[in-house]
Amino acid sequence: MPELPEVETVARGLQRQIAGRRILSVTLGKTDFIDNPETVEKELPGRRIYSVVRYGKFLLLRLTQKENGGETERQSALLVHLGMTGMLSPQPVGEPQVKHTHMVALLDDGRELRYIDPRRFGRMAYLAGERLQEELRRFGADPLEAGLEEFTSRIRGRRARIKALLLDQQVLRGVGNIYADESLWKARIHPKRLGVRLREEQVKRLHSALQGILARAIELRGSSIADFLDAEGQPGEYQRHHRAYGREGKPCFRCKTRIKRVIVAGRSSYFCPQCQKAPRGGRELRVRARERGEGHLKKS
DNA sequence: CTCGATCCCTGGACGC
DNA sequence: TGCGTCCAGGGATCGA
Repeated sequence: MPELPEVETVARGLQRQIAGRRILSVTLGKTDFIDNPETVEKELPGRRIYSVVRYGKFLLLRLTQKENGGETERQSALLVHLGMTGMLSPQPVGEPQVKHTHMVALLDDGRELRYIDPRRFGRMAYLAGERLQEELRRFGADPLEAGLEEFTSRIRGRRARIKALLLDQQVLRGVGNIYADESLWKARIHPKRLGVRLREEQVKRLHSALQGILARAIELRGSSIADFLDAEGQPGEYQRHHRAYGREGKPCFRCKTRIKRVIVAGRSSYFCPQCQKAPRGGRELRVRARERGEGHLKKS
């Protein structure tokens, strides 16, 4: 489950390994996860990958213009979302192709950049110019760059549950299930608490917990819980530091209470019922009041 | 605006 | 051993 730290790890590896290489040709396998397969096949060959960066959970392979002179400046990039099981790495041409290899780009140094993704939950798209800018604008702030003030306004202005907000890529780009649960555990906030109801102190704790955890996870090259491997084929180490995620029934590292698992925002959410107190009242009280005929909420 | 449900997809875990 | 079933999960979409 590549999230921000895993994608950052892959981006750094690819930057080291393939930045500067020219793409000579592209071969696609299954294309149902690619926005515009014909465009990918047509536009990539001839371009140089001048840098690889992370944008939320996307890898951005920034591409040079084709060398046919004098055209307008158009930023272009291949966007790659690894979904659950995506892997992008350069390999020697002779290396046998594993099952579920869906894109092979021949590079000018004799290697091939290969995209492997058994479940095809990922996404790939070639975008340029305004279309690219438009796409990037859809996403929220980078959690590592957002200051406390911006973080606060993005969280406290919303009535959704904090877990849903953390997972919402239009609020913050790059946070997924693991790091949402880990930061809520560290900040001692229940995943069902509403954003608007977080106290200033809690938002501050969450902001700091999230940034600290993401930074540390990047240092440890991400979490390899299923089969995540970086661009060099190496697993990460951060899974050894998980305090909540995947620890149902195991003792909380702070208070020994057993970690619980509930579904919030459609996702498994692991938390300590002792350290992360459930919100009292709120939504539930309002529903009960309405059932008793005390509701006088205006419609829309 | 926010919610839950549903779909996409495959492999791994589990039960028999 | 082999088969069926369930589940994981990010994101899009739809109806409530």
